[in-house]
Amino acid sequence: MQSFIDIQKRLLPDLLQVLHKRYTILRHIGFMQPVGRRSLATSLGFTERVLRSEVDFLKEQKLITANNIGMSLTSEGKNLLEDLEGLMRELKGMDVMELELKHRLGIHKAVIVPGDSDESPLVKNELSKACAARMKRLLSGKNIIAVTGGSTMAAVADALTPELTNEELLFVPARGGIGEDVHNQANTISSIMSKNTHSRHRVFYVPDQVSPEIYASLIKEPEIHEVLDLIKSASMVLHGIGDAITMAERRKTSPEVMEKLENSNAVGEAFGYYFNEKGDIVHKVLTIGLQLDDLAKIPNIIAVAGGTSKAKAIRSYMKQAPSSTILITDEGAARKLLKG
Amino acid sequence: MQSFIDIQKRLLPDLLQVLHKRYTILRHIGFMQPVGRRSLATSLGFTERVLRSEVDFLKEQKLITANNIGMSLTSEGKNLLEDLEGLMRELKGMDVMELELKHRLGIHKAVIVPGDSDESPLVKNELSKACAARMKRLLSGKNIIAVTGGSTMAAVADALTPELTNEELLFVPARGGIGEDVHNQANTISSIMSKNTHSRHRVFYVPDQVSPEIYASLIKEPEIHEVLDLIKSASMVLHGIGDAITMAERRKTSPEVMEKLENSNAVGEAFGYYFNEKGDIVHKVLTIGLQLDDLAKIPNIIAVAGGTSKAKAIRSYMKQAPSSTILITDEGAARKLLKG
DNA sequence: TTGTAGTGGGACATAATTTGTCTATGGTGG
DNA sequence: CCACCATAGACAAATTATGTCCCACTACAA
Repeated sequence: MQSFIDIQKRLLPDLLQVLHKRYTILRHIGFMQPVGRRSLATSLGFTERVLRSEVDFLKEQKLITANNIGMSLTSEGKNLLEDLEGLMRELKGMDVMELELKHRLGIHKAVIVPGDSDESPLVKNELSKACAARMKRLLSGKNIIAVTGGSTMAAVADALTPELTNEELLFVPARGGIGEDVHNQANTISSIMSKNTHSRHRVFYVPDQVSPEIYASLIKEPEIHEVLDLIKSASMVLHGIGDAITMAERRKTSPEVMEKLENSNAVGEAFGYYFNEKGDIVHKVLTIGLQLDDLAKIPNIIAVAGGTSKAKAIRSYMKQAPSSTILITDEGAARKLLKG
Repeated sequence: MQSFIDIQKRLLPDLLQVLHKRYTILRHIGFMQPVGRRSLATSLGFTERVLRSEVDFLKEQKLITANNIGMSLTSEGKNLLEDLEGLMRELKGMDVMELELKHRLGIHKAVIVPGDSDESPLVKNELSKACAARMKRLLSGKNIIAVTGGSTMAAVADALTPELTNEELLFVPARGGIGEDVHNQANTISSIMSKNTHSRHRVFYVPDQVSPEIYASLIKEPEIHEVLDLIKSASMVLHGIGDAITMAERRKTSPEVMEKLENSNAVGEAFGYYFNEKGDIVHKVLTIGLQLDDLAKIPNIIAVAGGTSKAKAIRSYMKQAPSSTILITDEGAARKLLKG
């Protein structure tokens, strides 16, 4: 079933939208019948004429009839509506949620995989696979891909395959190592990604939490400068989103900063930036590499984060995320996000 | 599953049309790749611009790529096409049509390929491929395969591959040359088949339309006799079905016979036999080789014929065809056959 | 080597369709 | 009877699809 839909979606990307639109109309007619076009239009938020085109179509299909007093379902339309009800419940699961999420978060696209990373670690693999699939669709020709750290990104690295190898890829860490376990560091991850796709990568190790003076001198190093240029000219950024407190704890964060984060109600973290519920930056780890402002110039941004527990973090980061962002998440996070 | 398709048919008939269009384009590209827009347009009967819009779309979806030398499927497009194959069969109810056809014609099996040979010459290739695939399934060990002439059989010959070569095959013309263009003669075709499968063949050239006296003397020739024995012991027969009048015209048929065929309402032709709508033999070309009665003893009989225009001919021949016959046809012919 | 026939992509005027908006007309219910 | 809400019709504006060129490029054959 799902496969059928997936197949069709490739050739008819707006299939579900149209289906949903017509379903909504049909359902509302069933609900309000007999009903006039105008009141139906306002009730659905369509303009009259758009609704009318659809209504004319439904009339042609003999799913509804229209007379002086309004439009009603035919018996055939009624049957179809009942069938649709079941179908929609299945579909609504993911696809409509994706659309809804996309609109609510104001981003380019949302991809939802079934399950909840909090409950089953297998779901993280699904997330990774979805991310890899999306990358494959977006990449063509030469690409510089900046990646961040985190366990989610580590999973993504494992999911990449040499299928992408016919494109010319270069992986770079998006920012200097922001103190995590070595397995989850950006350097490690970009290296694994390059290995799994049979492509190249650059390492970029600079101590995090540098003082402004050291920062200034480091940035003059030619090698570092070169990698920095690569990062800023990246065509794709891959990043995770973390829960602020969890991330801060995982890093060797000083008590003062910890307190600062708590006082400012930080909930989300990405790229070493911490955000409160409104999406304001409340703290940033000073390190070399991609800065939040640089994101705007990067055409493809993929954020990967799942699990009910991460919903708040995702929402906070997305408050100010670039509108070109593609979010890859799971059902658990999505439901929580849509509930709020 | 079926319910989903049914729902779509009622609620999204317009989209399904688009789906079909894109599927056709994808399929043709797969077949003709690398192919240019213009030749593809003429081959599909679309105007260039319409095709172009669709092609642009497919390119955006990364299902095809275009370079200087033409358009080709990406690996992703290839995968999708394979998946679509199954989807379209269900959508068009092709499997159901196959069963229905089998029952109506009273034969062992019907195989339907999408498209209409009358409209696109590429469909003939599909027919051929289907025939080759079916042969592959039926053959094992030593086999003598008797083949007839005709353009369809010529296409089948082209579709054969050395995959079959691990079986021991011997191709023989089913009947003495029944005066056609040399490219479409049974001798030529069996020779090409043997070449393409890396196996052996026997030639069997005897003048057609022989007089009874010559017939009697020819049949005593040891070489001819030997081939005749081979033919009668064939384990498989491959034959086409022709439109009676078209076939008669293509052969150097005398005016008297022409008149006879017209008066007796001949519509179908196979093996040099002409049939009316009821399936009665109304004329036969007197030539040496397989006779209609011999068919009953042959275990595998594959009839290949497609195109709306051939539906009547197919029906007429099938009225008396052996029940072990497997018909390989196309959507165009199948729909016409089922309509009547 | 040149010529030719094929390729994709750009451009653009025109046709077709969609869309927003308004009007005419006619039942319905109080 | 009258106000109200209904559909259908109409139509210009906006948008999109379409037909038809042209151009630069390349593979390939002569």
